[in-house]
Amino acid sequence: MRRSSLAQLSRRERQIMEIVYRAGRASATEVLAELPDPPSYSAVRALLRILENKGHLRHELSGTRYVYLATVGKERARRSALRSMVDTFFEGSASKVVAALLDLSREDLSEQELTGISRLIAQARREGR
Amino acid sequence: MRRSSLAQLSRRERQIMEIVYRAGRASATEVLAELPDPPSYSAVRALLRILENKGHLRHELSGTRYVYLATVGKERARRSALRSMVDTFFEGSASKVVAALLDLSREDLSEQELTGISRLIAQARREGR
DNA sequence: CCGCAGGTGCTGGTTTTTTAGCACCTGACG
DNA sequence: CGTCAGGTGCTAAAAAACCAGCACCTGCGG
Repeated sequence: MRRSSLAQLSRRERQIMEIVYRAGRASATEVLAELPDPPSYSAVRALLRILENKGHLRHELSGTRYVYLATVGKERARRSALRSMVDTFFEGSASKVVAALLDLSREDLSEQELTGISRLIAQARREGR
Repeated sequence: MRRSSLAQLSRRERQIMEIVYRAGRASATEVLAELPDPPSYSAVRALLRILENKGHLRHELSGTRYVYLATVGKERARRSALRSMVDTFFEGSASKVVAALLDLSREDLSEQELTGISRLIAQARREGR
């Protein structure tokens, strides 16, 4: 198995992967812009190449420059990140996560979004029993 | 501000911090046991000392040995981890997180837990409007 | 008292990460 | 065509991370 979660990347590598996930796709320049304590442009390109070699990223040609994307689908990266997080910070409890989530973004949650969530729960319930 | 999320730790340092968060408190031996590709015992102790110097951990004396704890409360670490995760993987959408959460642990969710979640939502709703 | 078991701090060397710089390539444009 | 702007690969070397080993300390059992 491709034993390759974010877990074993170096600090910079991980930072870059997160940026790419967040952005969906990103050029070296864009990555550089997002990077904390940004190194040189060419350092960034080197890292991107390394990540590509390791199989975490791939690139496409956009005009003349490279644009990088994650090889592992967002879907999958999500699951894995979420699982690990629930585990380390929430004792594996889904409801604790939800509580924190609600607390975190109380103001930003639209009625609509809440409704959406409720629906999800209801559905899970039906399926569960 | 103590600009010191997990984000800028080295690979090992981060691994260790996660273990400590998960466990609540841990001795060097315990950390070693959990560490993937475990290094030597004394390497682990060195890392723990470094993390303590950097202010991420502190230790207490338990009998004769050190037991390490995170300096930043779990509560706070949670928020910060969650926020960053929602951001990078879920486009900031709480309901997407919930969806993934339900999907992730469909079988493990007790009726009770689901009820708990529903209640949280209902409450958020009341407060929101 | 002695020796062992299980701790701790520290130090120096190796390995990995991180970085900058150089050489080249390609397209646009005056 | 010449050249400039903005890309790219590669590499060597600085910096940081990582690690093992040594010296010491303390409690305990024989």
